[in-house]
Parts: sequence; C-alpha cells; structure tokens
Amino acid sequence: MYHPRELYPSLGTGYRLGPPQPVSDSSFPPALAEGYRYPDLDTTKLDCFLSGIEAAPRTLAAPPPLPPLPPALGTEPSPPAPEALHSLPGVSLSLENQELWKEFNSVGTEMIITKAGRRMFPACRVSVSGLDPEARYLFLLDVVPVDGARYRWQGRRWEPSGKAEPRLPDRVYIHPDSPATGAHWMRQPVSFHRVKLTNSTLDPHGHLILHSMHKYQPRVHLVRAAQLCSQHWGGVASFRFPETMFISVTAYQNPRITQLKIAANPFAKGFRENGRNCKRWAPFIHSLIHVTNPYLPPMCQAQF
DNA sequence: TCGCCTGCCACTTTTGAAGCGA
DNA sequence: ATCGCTTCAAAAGTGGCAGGCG
Repeated sequence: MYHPRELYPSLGTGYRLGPPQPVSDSSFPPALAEGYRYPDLDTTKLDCFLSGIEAAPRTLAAPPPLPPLPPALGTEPSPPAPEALHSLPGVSLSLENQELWKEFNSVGTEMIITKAGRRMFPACRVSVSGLDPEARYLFLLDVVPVDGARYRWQGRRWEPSGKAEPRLPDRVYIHPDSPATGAHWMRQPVSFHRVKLTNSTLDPHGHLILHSMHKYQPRVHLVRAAQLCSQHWGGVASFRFPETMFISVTAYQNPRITQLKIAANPFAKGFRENGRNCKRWAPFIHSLIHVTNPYLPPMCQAQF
C-alpha cells in the first residue's frame, strides 16, 4: 500500500493538485503562487503523479459549474440530491453523516479556520459503491468557493456584503489510504476527518486554504488509477453534497452553530455540563434536552 | 468605534509506546 | 520470539475569551 505521506512526506496530508493556476489578479503576486510548488518534494515522483492527474479529465483543475444557490444559509428547506460529474459508470457515493450535516445546514454551517489549521466538523464521511473490487482508486477532497461574494453575519442570518477576495490556489486533500483497491474503499465508509482548513496563504503544511467570511462547497473526487504513477487513468468521478456547504469564519458568529458543535463534537465536551463553560451553555443545552428542538440532532440528545 | 483575527487557556479525546502475561 | 491486552503520558483537538489591529 502506497501512502502519499510516505512518498511525499514534506507535503503533509494535502497539497495542490497540479502546477499553480495562472493568477490574473494583481493582488496575488506570482511569487506567492510559486510558493506552493513545495521545492523539497521528490519532483520525479510528484511530476509522475501529477501528470497522471492532469491527463485525467479536467474536472479536478476546473470546478464544475454549481447549481443556483439558495438565498442564504439557514433558510433553505431541503438540499437537492448530490450531484456528480462522472466518467466512472455505475459508481455512486452517499454521505454517511447526512443527518448531522442537515442539522448544521438548517442553521447555516460555519467552519473555523485558523493559521495552524482546523479540522472540519462535521467531517465529510462517504460510502461508495459500484467500484471494481480489483482496480485501484484515489480518493480526493477539495473545497471550492460557491460564489463571488463575501458574507457578513447580520445578527440573525448571513448576508452578502461585498465582493469576494481573489481566489486562492486550489489545494486537494488526498485520502491517506490512496491508492487502494475498490474492495478496500467499499469495505467501510471513507472519512475525511483529518482534513484541515487554514486562512494562512503561506501555509506550509498542505492544509486547504480558505478566505474567512466566504461560502464554500466541499467536493469528493474518485480517480481510477492502475498505479500511483500510471499515465493511464481509468476515469474520474466528482461528487458534492449541497448540505455540506459552509461559511468559513475565524470565530463562530451564529450562537446556534456553537451550541450544535459543542453538543455534537466529542472534543468540545469540556464546554458541556461540568465543563468550564457550563455556566454559560448548560441552561440552554438543558432546554434542548427537554424541549423538542430542531437544531439538535438525535445523536446529540442521546449523549446527555 | 467596530468587525475581524490571534494567542492562550482549560478541558477532552486520541494516539502510541511501554509493560506484562499467555 | 510473537501476539494481544492494558495502562499511561504526550499530543492533538475543542470553543471561549481578552486583547490587538486596521
């Protein structure tokens, strides 16, 4: 089993896919884009790997068009079915923790981004079917801007407030099991819980770089590859789940999102009852238990 | 003044090494 | 020598808060 982190240890867990995109915006100097080339890499292996990706359909380099957006996060009734860009017939993907994502999406999902990198919660966790059990595949995840707007929390909802910052160079997280056989991927759900988001444009760790206060859509890509360095790629399928859309922030804006994160994320247990901030949140969380509350997923209630 | 970002804090979970016995 | 299990400390991951910056 090959692991990208073993082959390219300096990459960390994620890195750009392909050479830097031409940057037309003068506010993003070429020198900064060049910084993402990772000069420490074994360039022979990397070129081999990336040339294969580049030889595949251009769906990875150029994001597919997105459907019309809902008016604002937290107001849409129910997200449409996941959309896929396919050259892998018969392959389908389903979002494992869809109910949790829907709970967050009904409020307006926010993801914290930090200089050091912050994990996504909820994480993208998918089940795949229809793969050739013997063939090898790569699982990738990236995050793309949804629109050209910057957002601002207006006390009760997110609203556009001006033009988006210039788009940053795309980075892609490669699942550490890649490449693995179809049988491996279909054996159990594939989790991207180690993906980290950062707002540091000079991030050296390979985290996915985002602008704060912008709306993003995660995408999952499946690439068939006979070998890690194969020039012959058997196809690509790209999936996205509208309920995983989120707004990146450096501090939570919507208090209901904070409550949901504390209730659902095991690492935030310290902020529940008996935690150091229990005085602040305990009364509210208690109300969530005793009153049917649409903002608290069933799996969270069971933990109290 | 305001909105946003950063570093630190206390807390919990996860991870991996060490020790032990079968 | 190997394997499986348990224990424990270190590392990593949380949101809150105060203060800084533009």
